[in-house]
Amino acid sequence: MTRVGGQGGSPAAPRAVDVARLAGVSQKTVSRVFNAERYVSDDVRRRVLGAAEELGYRMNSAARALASGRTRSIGVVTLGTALYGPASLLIGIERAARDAGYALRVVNTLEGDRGGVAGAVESLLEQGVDGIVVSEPIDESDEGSVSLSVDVPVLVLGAPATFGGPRAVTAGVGAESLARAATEHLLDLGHVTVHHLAGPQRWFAARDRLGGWRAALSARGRLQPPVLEGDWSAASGYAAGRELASAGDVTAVFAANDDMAIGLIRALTEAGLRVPDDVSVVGFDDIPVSAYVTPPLTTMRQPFDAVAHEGLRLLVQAIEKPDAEPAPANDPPVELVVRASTAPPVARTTPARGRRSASRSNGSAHAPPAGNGPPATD
Amino acid sequence: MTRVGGQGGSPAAPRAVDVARLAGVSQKTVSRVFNAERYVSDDVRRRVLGAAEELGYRMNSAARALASGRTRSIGVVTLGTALYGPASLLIGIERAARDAGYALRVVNTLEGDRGGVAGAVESLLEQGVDGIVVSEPIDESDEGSVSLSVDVPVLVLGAPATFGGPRAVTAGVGAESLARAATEHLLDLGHVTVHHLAGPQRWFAARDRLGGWRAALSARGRLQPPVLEGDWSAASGYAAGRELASAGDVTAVFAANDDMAIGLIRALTEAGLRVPDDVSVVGFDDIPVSAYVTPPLTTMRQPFDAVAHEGLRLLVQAIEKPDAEPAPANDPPVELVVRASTAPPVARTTPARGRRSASRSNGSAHAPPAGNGPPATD
DNA sequence: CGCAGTCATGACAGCGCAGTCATACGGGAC
DNA sequence: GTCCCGTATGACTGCGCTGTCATGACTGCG
Repeated sequence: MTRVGGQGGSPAAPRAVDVARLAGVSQKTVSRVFNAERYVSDDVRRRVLGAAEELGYRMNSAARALASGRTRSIGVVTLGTALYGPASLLIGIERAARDAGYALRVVNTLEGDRGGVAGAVESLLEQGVDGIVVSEPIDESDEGSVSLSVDVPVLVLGAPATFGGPRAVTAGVGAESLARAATEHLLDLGHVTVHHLAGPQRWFAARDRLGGWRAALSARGRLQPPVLEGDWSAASGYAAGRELASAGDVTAVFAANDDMAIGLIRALTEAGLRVPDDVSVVGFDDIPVSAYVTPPLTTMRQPFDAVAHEGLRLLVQAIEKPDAEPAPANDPPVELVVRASTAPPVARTTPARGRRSASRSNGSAHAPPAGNGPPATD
Repeated sequence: MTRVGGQGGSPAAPRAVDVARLAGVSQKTVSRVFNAERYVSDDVRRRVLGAAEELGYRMNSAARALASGRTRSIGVVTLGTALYGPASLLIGIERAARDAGYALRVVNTLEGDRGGVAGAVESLLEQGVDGIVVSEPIDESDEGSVSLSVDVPVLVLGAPATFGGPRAVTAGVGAESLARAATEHLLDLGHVTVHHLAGPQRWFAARDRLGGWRAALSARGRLQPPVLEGDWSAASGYAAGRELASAGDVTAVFAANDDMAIGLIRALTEAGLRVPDDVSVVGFDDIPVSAYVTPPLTTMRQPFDAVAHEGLRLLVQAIEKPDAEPAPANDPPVELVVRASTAPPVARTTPARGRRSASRSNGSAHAPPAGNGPPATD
């Protein structure tokens, strides 16, 4: 384990002492410069930076972590899916973390991976992260809701803070109130009731949306049709759409995300039902294509980026000022984007041929000729 | 900096020596057990593991990294977008890395961030990763193509290996041949030529697709209509669609990704053109909703997961056996998914009213009428 | 029986930093 | 002039692990 000098392969990476020697200062002073500590004269700082540049010096973060007990990194537990929501959150988290001077370590938990979150958290702790973000966890436990208990600060996104242990923080708008607003939009249009195509109920986000839908209907004393459950995919939305189409009495559906809404609309369309003339559909998330599908989708936009930033602000505060009060989260703004997939219900006098609703904003909502061959399943 | 015993906050985390003491062995033996080294008796192993469990011992990976010179982690440079391709690759990379025993550190480069990749790589090197994955880099440099030069192994995904320096490896099917196959599918259907809606040309992936389209047309001596350039978004596809609709002589379009294809179809539909009767559209990626939009999209599926796994295999080999030959990549399979957005052209005798093409059934890879170009297994 | 080889374990040093403390210098306040 | 405090720097040490080497115990074989 001797440092090989110049010969053989690349020369050993320069260390702080090497920089110190070249700059004519002590190793400790180099450390001071690189940590932007106080009490370093401008002259010395310049010499050190110059020497570092000359040698191509890079700090060894493992050594720093060992000596300081902090890694300046944040671990993220996220689901191994390319779904728009989790992916957007991850991006927002990375950016916010970097802005705060933290590196990111990522562990995925695959759905169906029992004890996935706990295992992922364990592996992050082993890596010595200073804080942990649990993004959109799913509840795989049999014994009801689990709760992590770790010593580092935890931020939970898309689930109750208690999921992350007693001292965890959370951020984001309650999905429940958003779901409620989406449902109310349909009721306000005059629909007698609203069907719900729910997400997988092991997801907290899916439960919240279901709850919001229930709340909206209850509040107006409307009856709650049976709930369909999908898996967030357009394919599952399509399957649900076929069921709903055969049910026959459906005029409005609130889908728990846009992908399912798109599959749903496809199935309805194939069954000869027109959206929104016969059935109104509201999605959730406002994924980028939602404005361009046929018909353009009315949906609840989620402020993923704002949520990630707000959450990270809280997490970093918990890391750096453990004693300060956990400043209450500023709820980011949310927005129901009304496009062309929702309209007032049409009296079903004529079997399947309602009056066209007044043309709505941008989308000349052409109903495509029904009966295009069903798409490949999955 | 004394270790505080039990009182005040949580007790200090147990170290290997603590475990060793409890198990009645030396600290080095604990290290051996946790590294699964040879020459540890079963009895000792059990005692050590028991003691570790009892104390809740977790290895300190910073110390391990410092002592061993390896972090057992891989850094990923990826673009800060929720696009399906990059997101899917990231997931595949994480999974493959974990399977190989590596943790993942992620740095995003925002588009428009000059020198973004180089800066991101620098920050990863500082974190001491054992290898680096550069996923779908974009070329922000003014001076032509850049090339990293780092000491750790590099895997480049979605760009020429040379982008990652002289010894970098790469994996994945050449996007060029895929794009060529997509274009040929349209030509085989009988279209005289094919328009191209390209991705942003700073992306290598976008350039490759453009190149493949060019190659397909050149090979058959067809004229190359002017290229439209989008930014991968459905919105940009929509804008391009409006232009194409007004051009009037378009019968087939190859869009560089599915989102743009969806926006494109929307614009064409609004302009009164029918897809595929008047205009055929092929996308690229096969994002999950593509099968459920109207019409279901013919598209080139990309085997993201296979590419990530194959790439990581190569990277891990380069890390662990630097001398072994960089085994040539096994090109993963690719697949043109024919759905309902493509059809033979219809003679434009009557202004805008073609005969409906024979109904195409459910769409999984049907051999389309004319000599179907083989799905380019590169 | 003796010796080499394999297996099992421990002692010790050092990875490259940051923390702590000591030191030295300089400029007011008195 | 002296004291004190703010500034600037260095010496030394230790973070918790792994690498190397030394040391026994045990095996098998001539």
